[in-house]
Amino acid sequence: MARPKATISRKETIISATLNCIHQHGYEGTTVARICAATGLSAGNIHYHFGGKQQLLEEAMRMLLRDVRGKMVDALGAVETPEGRIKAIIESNLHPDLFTQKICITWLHFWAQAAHVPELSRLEKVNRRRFRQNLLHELCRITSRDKAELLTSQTVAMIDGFWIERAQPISEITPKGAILAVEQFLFEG
Amino acid sequence: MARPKATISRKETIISATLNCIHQHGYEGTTVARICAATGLSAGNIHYHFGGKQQLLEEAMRMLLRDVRGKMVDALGAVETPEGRIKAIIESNLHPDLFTQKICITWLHFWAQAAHVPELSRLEKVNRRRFRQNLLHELCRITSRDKAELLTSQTVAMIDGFWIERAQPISEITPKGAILAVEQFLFEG
DNA sequence: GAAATAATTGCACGATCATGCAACAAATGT
DNA sequence: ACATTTGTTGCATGATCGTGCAATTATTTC
Repeated sequence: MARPKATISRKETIISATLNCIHQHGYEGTTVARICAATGLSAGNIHYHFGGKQQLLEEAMRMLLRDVRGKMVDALGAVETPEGRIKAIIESNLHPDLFTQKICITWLHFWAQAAHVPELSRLEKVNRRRFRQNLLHELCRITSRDKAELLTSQTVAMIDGFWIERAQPISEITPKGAILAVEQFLFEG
Repeated sequence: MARPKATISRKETIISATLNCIHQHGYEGTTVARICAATGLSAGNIHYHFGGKQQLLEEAMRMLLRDVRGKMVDALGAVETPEGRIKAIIESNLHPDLFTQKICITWLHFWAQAAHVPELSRLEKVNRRRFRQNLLHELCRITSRDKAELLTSQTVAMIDGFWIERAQPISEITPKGAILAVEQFLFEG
């Protein structure tokens, strides 16, 4: 065997370029040629590492999901009270590092493609379910089950909606504004 | 001059096939060849009517926007009270005829592409603004300006979020459930 | 240092894409 | 009836796409 180490770094480079490309040109505009231009690598090389374009795109989406999950796990680690944990969940999902126009656009393409690509749909479903469960679990500690279910649906939808608005070229929404809106709904509504 | 009548019908046929194609294969999968297969027309004919693929896609999106707006205008026509008008706005946007997986998927692609195509972005902006203004105007009649602004942002986001969820292949959300969730938020929160 | 293997390149291939164009068909105006 | 305009086709074209593969380079193991 030879050269086992650099592989991971190379894959990450390619995935990073792929996410940039989706942001700049959209899912349909993300071509192997563009990724080559961005990374300086050859087209054949990408197939060597990922086996094909579809698999590369799937891995890129997995990376995106992993980043979001990581943010939420980090935010939850330090907090104990139900209200604190709920706020941590919301604020991690609307965190300035994550609630970027770039990421929101990429996410939007992910959503749109999930309707057609089964593997992406699977990823979306798992992610949505985990987020929902986390929120529901905490809400159940401060209110009834039925009320918690309703609040969860409303909150998830509201956050998704803010992601859409954030993705638009001239968006007036800010991370702070979105967090305020969601938390006002949950705690002062 | 000759043959001025059939043109409109032809264009509508092509646009309808285009929307179907976006639903089935996504924005990127919508090719002139596929539209030809669906309509039985030739490729050159489509360019004759629309001048190009991009313009066809834009007109298809305009058609989609027109349908949504039409639904809302119809719903608002008969109602007078602020609360009734607010409910009409919400229910028209989540109406079973409109809140279809098919339409939600198409809409999702529209949102995603709007981030890259200026003309689509313009259309989205106009549509969003009109919807927002309508809702804000009615809410101002039953509460303070500041409160109405906040409620509008939250409501718009929530509805957008339900559209995303509805677009997913295995979605548990229903028109009735979404309407209940939004109206509960607005009138019983 | 030599053998083995991983990483990378460059190119060629077939498919598919949007588009342009010349020719033809159909319908209307006069 | 005939000229004019519109609708429609079929094909050619050049570009671009993802992918496969043989050859080359780099790196590790022994």
